Amino acid sequence: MTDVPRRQPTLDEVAERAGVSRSAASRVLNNAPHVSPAKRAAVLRAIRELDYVPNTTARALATRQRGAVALVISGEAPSIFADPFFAKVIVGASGALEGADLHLMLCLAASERSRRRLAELLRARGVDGAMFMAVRENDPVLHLAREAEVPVVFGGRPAGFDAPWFVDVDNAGGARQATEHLLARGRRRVGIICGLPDTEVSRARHRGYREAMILAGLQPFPPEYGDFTEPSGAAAMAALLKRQPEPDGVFAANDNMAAGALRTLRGSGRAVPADVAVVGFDDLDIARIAEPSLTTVHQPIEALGNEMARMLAGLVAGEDPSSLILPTHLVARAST
Amino acid sequence: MTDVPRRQPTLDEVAERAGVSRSAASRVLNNAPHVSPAKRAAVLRAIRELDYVPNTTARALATRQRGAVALVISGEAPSIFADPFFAKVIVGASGALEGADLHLMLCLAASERSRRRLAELLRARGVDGAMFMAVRENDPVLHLAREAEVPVVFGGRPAGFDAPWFVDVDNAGGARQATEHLLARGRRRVGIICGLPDTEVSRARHRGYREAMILAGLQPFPPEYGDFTEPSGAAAMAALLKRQPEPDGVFAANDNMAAGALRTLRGSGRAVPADVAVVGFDDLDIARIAEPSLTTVHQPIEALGNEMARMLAGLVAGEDPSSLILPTHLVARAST
DNA sequence: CCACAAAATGGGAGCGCTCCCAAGAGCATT
DNA sequence: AATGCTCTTGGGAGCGCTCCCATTTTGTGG
Repeated sequence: MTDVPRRQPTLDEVAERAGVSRSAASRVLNNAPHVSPAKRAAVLRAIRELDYVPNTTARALATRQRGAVALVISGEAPSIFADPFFAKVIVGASGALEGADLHLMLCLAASERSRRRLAELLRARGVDGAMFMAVRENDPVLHLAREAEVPVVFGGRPAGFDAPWFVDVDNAGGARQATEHLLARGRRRVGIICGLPDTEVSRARHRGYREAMILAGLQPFPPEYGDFTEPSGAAAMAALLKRQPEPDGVFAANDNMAAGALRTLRGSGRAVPADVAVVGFDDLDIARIAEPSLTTVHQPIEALGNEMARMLAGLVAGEDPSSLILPTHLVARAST
Repeated sequence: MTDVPRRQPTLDEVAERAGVSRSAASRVLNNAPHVSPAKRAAVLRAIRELDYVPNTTARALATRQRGAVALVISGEAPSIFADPFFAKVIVGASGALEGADLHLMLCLAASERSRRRLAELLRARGVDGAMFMAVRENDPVLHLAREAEVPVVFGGRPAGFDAPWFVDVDNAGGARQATEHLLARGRRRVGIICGLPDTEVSRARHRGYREAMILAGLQPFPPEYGDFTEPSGAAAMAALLKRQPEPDGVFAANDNMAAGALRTLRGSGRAVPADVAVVGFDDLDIARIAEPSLTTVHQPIEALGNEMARMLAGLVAGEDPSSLILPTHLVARAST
């Protein structure tokens, strides 16, 4: 791909060839005013002839703007990133960043070393801003967010931290809908499979569940905890089945765990939804593919990424956006 | 996060405070030789006291090294990125890049606009190198790879393009193993679900299948094509069931499609593996979770990402690595 | 035809760092 | 004490661009 290391032409060379000053050439490049049409044309032609591409780094140094933002995914195991949830967030964010002419730097902040590098990036203005996701209570990356020299937007509010800018979804509301749906289907003994207890997502969904149960005059089940993965959901469901009374409905804090629950139920000979109805959360592909297909709370994941990116782009541009909470809604399928 | 826009201290300020020249301070920063221990200590102290962080952009301009590489995911629909395959590649690559002190820029080259921005990044040396994935025959990003001013490593060889550096897996070998496994289980009418026909992955896996069939003296089935997604696998399986003779074994070019095939088979009342045995490719989580669990060809996806990144880091450092083909192996589970 | 405003122009000083190089310091050798 | 080395040291010239500002050119109305 690299051939003779012929240096890339510089703006000075363009200017010289076009017979104008570097300043004028620069103006054309940024299409600023105060350039006569003739010179503009000459510069444009020189650019074409020399196949000139402006050097981003030099521009970044001069303008103090990097033209890139970071997306930080926390979590000690990098495998958390395997959740398609993040892929969707990235797709959404990419769209918005493209519009703002910002590039995306992806930072998996799993190891201590990666966190050190991230700190450097954030403190040395290696990026113009950052989005943080999957941040847990007392997460080591919180410190980086605080020390950052650039604006930071959170995806989901981190537990125990008052994020100045965030985009979140209505987790509690969604969980409440899910539980109410189960109750409306005549279920009375509705159990819950929570996610990691030190995440606000999991807490909010638990809260929504409890509200719905209490409002219906029912006793909330003590939660089983998983880690948002399918196997952990399967295990949690197994634990739930040992309960007295046995649940006739289960709300799982995400689809992966709900799919795991489905697997355990199938393995134990229970029929879904006849014996136990199941609701998930996320509305990922797996919900549609699962057997039976999964009733779940839809959350607009791509939109979440998109809004985060837009908010950050606004912040970078000096605007003062306000935080956002996106709606969720129930999608009824075969599992209830 | 941003407070008073107090300017970050510069190296000059550090030097002044330490009572040394900027050059000396720079040497300490890059721990180069030719600095007396006393001065070194003084500089280090000044750095600490001023809470100094070197400006990456300035350094990049001076050294002509960006300290970042791009990972380009091609594909007109950004949804292709939802495949957990890419998440694993990224995890693998991140690990290696961390070691090389390189950041990761993620570029979803779906739209024309994103491609233009990518071209700029690659031509203006906005990154030190790039990894390309999911490149198809006559893919518009191929042009960008050719015009890039920086080294490019391919993940998987693009069809119809002789990539100078690539990391691939033994797709044909894996497909052959898969097919031979089916034959060893007594299947004789083995069908195939291919992926997108303009990808080398799909072609190589098809090739492996054909080799195995012909070697066994059997007539290869004409392939059904999918696009690597679950629903397309389900549809392809439905088409396959209309064939005469009906297959008693199916090799799907990836796990997603194999899972779709499983769904169709279940829906049509066929037992797996009794009536039809199924083998996938990838060994993603879905293979373990599927019912029945999926026999599949394991490919080292994280290693693929890791090796790509290492190769690219080597190239960036001026080394001359050679391309790599990673092995695959069969994992037998319940679907055969 | 001149005064004055507005637009166009290019010089130059950065942005913050690296790195070459000439000059100085320190030390051992003769 | 003079010579020759090696190790330190800091000055200065970039890296390629932006942007301020002083200067020149152009255009308008009296």
